[in-house]
Amino acid sequence: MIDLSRLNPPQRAAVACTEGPLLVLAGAGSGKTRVLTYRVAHLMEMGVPAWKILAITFTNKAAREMADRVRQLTGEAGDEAWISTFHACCARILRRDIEKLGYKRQFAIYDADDSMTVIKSVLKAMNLSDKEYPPRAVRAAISDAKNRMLSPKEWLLDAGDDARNRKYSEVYAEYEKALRGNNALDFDDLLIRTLELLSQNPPVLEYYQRRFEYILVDEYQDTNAAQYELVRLLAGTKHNLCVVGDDDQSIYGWRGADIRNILDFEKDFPEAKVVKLEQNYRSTGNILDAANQVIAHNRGRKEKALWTEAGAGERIALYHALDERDEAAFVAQMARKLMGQGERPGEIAVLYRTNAQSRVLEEAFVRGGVPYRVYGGQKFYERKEIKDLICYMRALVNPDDDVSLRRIVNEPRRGIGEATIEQLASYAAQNELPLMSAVLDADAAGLSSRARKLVGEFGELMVDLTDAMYEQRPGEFVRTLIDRTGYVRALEAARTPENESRIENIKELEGAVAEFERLNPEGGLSDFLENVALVSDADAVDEAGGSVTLMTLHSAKGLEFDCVFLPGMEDGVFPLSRALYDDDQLEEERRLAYVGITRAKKRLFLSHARTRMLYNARSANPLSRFVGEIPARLIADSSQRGESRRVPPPSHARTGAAPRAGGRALGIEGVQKGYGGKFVGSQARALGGVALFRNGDRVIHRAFGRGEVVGVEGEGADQKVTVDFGGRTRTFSASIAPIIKVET
DNA sequence: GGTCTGCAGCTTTTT
DNA sequence: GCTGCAGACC
Repeated sequence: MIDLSRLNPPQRAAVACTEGPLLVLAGAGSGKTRVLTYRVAHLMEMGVPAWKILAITFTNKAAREMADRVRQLTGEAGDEAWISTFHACCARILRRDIEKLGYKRQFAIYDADDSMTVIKSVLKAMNLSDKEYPPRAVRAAISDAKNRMLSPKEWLLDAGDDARNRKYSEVYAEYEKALRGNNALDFDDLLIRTLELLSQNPPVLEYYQRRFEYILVDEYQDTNAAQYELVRLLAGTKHNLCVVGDDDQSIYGWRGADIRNILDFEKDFPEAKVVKLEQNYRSTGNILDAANQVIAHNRGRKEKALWTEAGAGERIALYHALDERDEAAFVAQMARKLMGQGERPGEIAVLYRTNAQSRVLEEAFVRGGVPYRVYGGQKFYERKEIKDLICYMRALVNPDDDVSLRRIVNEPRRGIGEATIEQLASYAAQNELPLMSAVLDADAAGLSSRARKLVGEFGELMVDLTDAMYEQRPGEFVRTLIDRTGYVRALEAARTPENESRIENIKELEGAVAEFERLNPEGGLSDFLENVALVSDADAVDEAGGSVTLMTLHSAKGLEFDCVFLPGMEDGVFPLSRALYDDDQLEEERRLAYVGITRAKKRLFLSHARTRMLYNARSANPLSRFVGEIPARLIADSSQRGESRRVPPPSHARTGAAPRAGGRALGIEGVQKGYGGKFVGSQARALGGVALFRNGDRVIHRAFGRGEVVGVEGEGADQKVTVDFGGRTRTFSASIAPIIKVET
C-alpha cells in the first residue's frame, strides 16, 4: 500500500487525478519525480496493469531513476511499465513494425557523427564545397526541419525559395535517400518515422492507443513539435495524459523544443486540470531566493511563487579567479575541503556551460587528488577503436549499411585503399546493390588481381563473422570479432602508449558487452547496438557516489547535489557570447542559469576568471550578468572586504603550467585556509607545482585501473611518475595523465 | 596504390 | 588542444 500521506496536498492531487488530461507545473525541487513515481504506483494499486502505463522522460538517466523508484514502491510488478526516453520508446515501436515503412527490421541508428559522414558524402556527390555549405550547418538545418516535421519540399516553402535554400532542400532530400539506402535512421528519424508509422497504419496506432491507457510525460517544456504530435497521437481520445514540466526550465529551444507546448496545454486540452507544485524541498532559502530573482528577469513566463520552509542557509559564495586555471584550482581545492568536512563526493557537482570547460577542471582535480567523474557526450563509444568495432557489428547486422562498411573495410589496414573502394562503390551503384554485395562479388567488379585477392579475403572474413554472429551470444561474438579481424593484434604491433590505451578501451567494450548480456539474457547483437546508440556513457550513474560530478548544465537537469559549483560565470561564457544580443537566446541562457542554481541543496559556489583561454585566444570577460541579477545580500563576495592575497607563482612554475593561487576568495570562509588545513600536504604542493606523487602512493588510472607509484622523476608540471599496475609498469606525465591518488 | 606527417580550423548545449 | 585533410614519401 503506497502512503499518499507522504505527499503535500498539491502533490497528492496530482497523483490522485488519474483520468483525463493533467498539467503539473512543477517548480524546481518541488517533488516532481516523487509525483510521477507515486502516480505510477497509485495507478497500479487501482488495478491498472503496469504494461498499460507509458512514462516518457528526456534522458536515460531520468528514465532509470524513475524506474528504480517505481520498483521501490511497487516491487517487480512495476518493471512491466514502459519507462523510457522518447527515442528509446520510438526505437522499440519501430523495431516491431518498421517493415511497414519499407525499412528492414535490422535498421541501424546513426549518431551525429554518422549523419555528418552521410552529409559530407552527399555534398561531395552534389559537387558542393563544404566552405559554402558547411556540413555542420547543413546537418543542423536538416535536423531542425525534421524536428518541425517538414519534408524537404515543405521546408523549402517555409524557409523561402531562393537558390541557396533550394540547394539545402536538395541536400536534405539526398540525405534522406542515402539514409534509406543504408537502411538507417538518424536520431530525428526515430521520432519522425514513428509518427509516420502510427499515422499511416491505423491498426498499429490503435494497438498502442489501447495499450497505453495512461501516459506520463516528464520535462514537457522540452518537447518539440514531433514529440508533441507523438504524445497527442498516443493519448488518443481518452486523454489520460499527465504532463509535468516547468517553463522556467526550458533549455532545449535550440533542439526545436517549443515552450508553447507547455504554455498552451490548457488550450490543446480544454478539459485539462492544472496543479501547481510550488513548495521547494531541495534548496536553502538563499539559494532559492537567488534562483527566483534571476529568473524573474525573463518575460512571458507562467507566474510561480516558489517557497521553502528551509532556513536561509549559507550565502552564495563568489570567487574571483585570475584565470581559468586559478578558477579550476579553487573548485578542486574547495571540493576537497568540503569532502574533508564530511561531504560525500557524490553530493558535489561542478556544472559548466560548455564541455570545453571540463579539461582545465579535470587537470585541477587530478592534481589535487580529488576523485571526479566527467559525464558528457558519448565519449566512450565515439573513440575510434570502439566506433570501428561497433561499425563491424553494424555492417554485419545490417548489410545495407555502407557507411559502417566503408569505415572498417580497411581497418585494420589490409591494403584496400580509397581507389579500390571507389571501384567497388561504383560497381555497387550501377547494379543498385549495397557495397557489401560488391565486396562479396569482387571478381565481377573489375578490380586488379591484387585488389581482387585482398577484397576477396575481406569478404570471406565478413562471411565467417556473419556465421559467428548467428551462432554465438554477443559476449563470445565480440571476442571472435576482435580475434578474427586482428584488430588488437594490429594495435599490439606498435606498442605505443596510445595503442595500449586503445587496447584497454577494447577490453572495456568487451566488458560492456558481457554486462549487457548479463542484464539482457534474451538480447542479441542488434539489441546491444541499439543500446549503444541510445544510451550514452553519461547515463552510467556512479552508484558508489565516490566521486565529484563534472557535467554540463544541460545534463544536470533533473539532478540535485548538496554542493554545486558554477564556474565560468562570465558574459561570453555563460551566457554565451552569441546569446548576448538575442533576447530569446539570452532568456534561454537565463533559464539554464536557473536550472544550475536550483541544482544546489545547501551550498552554491559561483566563480569567474578575469582572463581565460577561449577559442584559442586569451580573453577578458566581464562578470556574468546573471550574477548581477542576484541581490548582493545573498552573496558572500570577496571584493567587498579585505584585499586580495596574491601568492607569487613559484619560480619553477614560470611556464604557467601549474595553477597559481592568488585569485581573491575573501568572504568565502576558509578558502585560503583550505589550501592548508587538513590537506596541507598535497594541496599546497599541488598549487606550488611541487611533487604531487611519491613512491608508494596508490593511484587509479582512468584506463589502466589501480596501481602503485614506483618511481618519480622531476617536479611540478614536468613530473613523470612510473606506476605499477599489477606487474605492468607505465610512465606518465603527472600533469596530464588521468591518474588519481586514492589514499593520501 | 597505400601510408605517413604536418598544418589548418574549429568548439553550445543532447537524444 | 584535437581532428580532418592535403601533400609528400614509400
